[in-house]
Amino acid sequence: MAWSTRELAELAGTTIKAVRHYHKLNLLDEPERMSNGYKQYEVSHLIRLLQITRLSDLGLPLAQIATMGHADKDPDAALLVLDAELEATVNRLQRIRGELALILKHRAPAELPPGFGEHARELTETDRSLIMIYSRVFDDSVMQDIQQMVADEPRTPADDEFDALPADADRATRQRLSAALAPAMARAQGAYPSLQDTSAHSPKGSAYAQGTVVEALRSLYNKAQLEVLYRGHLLSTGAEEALAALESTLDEDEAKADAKNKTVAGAPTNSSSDRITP
Amino acid sequence: MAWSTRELAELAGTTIKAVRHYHKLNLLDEPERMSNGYKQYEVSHLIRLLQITRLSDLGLPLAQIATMGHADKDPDAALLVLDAELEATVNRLQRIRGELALILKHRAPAELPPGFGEHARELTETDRSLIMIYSRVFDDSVMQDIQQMVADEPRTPADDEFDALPADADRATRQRLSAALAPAMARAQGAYPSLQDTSAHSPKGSAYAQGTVVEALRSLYNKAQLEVLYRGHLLSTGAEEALAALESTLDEDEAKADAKNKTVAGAPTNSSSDRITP
DNA sequence: TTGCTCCTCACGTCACGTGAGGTGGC
DNA sequence: TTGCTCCTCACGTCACGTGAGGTGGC
Repeated sequence: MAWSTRELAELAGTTIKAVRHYHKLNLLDEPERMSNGYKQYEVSHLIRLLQITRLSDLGLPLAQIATMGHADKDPDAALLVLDAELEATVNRLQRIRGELALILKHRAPAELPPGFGEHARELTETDRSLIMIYSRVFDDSVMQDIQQMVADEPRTPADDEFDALPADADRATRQRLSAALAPAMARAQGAYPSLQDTSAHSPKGSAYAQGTVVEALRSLYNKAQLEVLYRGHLLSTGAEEALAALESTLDEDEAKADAKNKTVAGAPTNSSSDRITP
Repeated sequence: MAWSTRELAELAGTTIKAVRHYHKLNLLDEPERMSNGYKQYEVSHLIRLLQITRLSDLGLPLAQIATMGHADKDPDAALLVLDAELEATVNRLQRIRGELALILKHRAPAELPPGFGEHARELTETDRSLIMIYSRVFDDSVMQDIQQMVADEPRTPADDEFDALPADADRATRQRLSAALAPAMARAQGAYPSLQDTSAHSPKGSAYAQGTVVEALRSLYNKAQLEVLYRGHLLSTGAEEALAALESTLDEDEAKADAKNKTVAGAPTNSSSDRITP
């Protein structure tokens, strides 16, 4: 009584294809064949196959099993390495499960960095995009402050107006809105210390972080919004001279526009977004 | 300021090859190119890439990320499935780690089923092979009894003699050795109830299990050892008639051998190994 | 003839990694 | 000319799975 490939595979709790795969890798000797070419497995093949499947089930790569060979003298080294890898994997998966639990609990968008779950639904898509980018250029203390800020600061009607602000909003609207936003921006600067000096919290370099953030803001906000952010920043930091310079630049621009029907808005060099503000 | 492929990849914490891979799968749009063909990535690409890497880091397959698309409306279903998979994986890996801990603690051969660690080093290679095969045809209660037996029953000089018994051991030796082994075999039959009726503990069928075990024994032991096992079985169960039949068969064989110089040993139909005895 | 089991290639899966071979600006 | 960065194929990895196409005994 010898076994067919299927019988052997079922006895060992594996598949025909796996058995053939082990033959191809020379892990398992090929048995004698019957006259029609069918393989006839013996007990020795079963024992070897059980060794292979057991070690493979433990997570050893087949290449390792091959080098260990039948001589099972000192598996300790390989098994210690394996155990360390398993430990790392388990830790990673459990961290991920923790993040998933928060995401599912708060029905938050999955792409946000961990920890934003609780208030993520109040954020706009733009907010979330900015947060994703911040998380790549700022360190953890900044991200924690932003998280706190999102949790602490309620959305105001001014925030809604800012988000909906059209690119051609008139100057009076831009002035009014920035004045409405400035107090909250000033408060935030005081309340979240890491946001005051983000250059100290930019692991890949301050200029790199600033450049990236500026790119992001310019891409995510329109001209009017960028001006409002800039104005808000100047108002909240009491930079009256810069504010005056802005106004006179705009005066000039409007004069030119009257003549040529053309609009220009200078981009702020060190801008800040509205609620999310490093 | 647009980003090169390398810059984009580093900003997102991934590799150039991964970015190109996402292009090939249409997960990530290709950006404009410079005159020399170099790609120029914008903020929109960075945001999308961060979405992809984040979801991929959570363990979502890229195909899923593709179908979810940018519309991140209800990720719950996919994430719940993912979480369940992660839970199963973590459980499996932790079970494996538990087994590895036992194996490493007792410096036991890794291929044995879990639980044999403590006394595995006292087992011969043949014992281990048999245990591996038993674990495939008998249920857990049998394996636990075998485990107990290995732990409880100390090795005797008779066991050593049995293991070393040559195929042409003379009849007197076979008789003496089986008599020496029989008491322990009888005791084991009483002490480990599941071993008395293995047919009730053969999930894949009693005949299948018996056939497999007989094959294994015939392959792992020589003729003299098989006869000793058979004798021990008959002695320990008090089957005196069968014993007498065996002796007379052997008388005949020896008479023929005297005439033709030829030896035959009948294979026991319901044999038992020495210490490991279902 | 049909159904079933066995066989041997060859190619596919998954998320990229590894070269090979070529270009463009300093 | 050398070194560096970018580009596009094509093939490799890992442990098999999925057919495709053919055989042999009932």
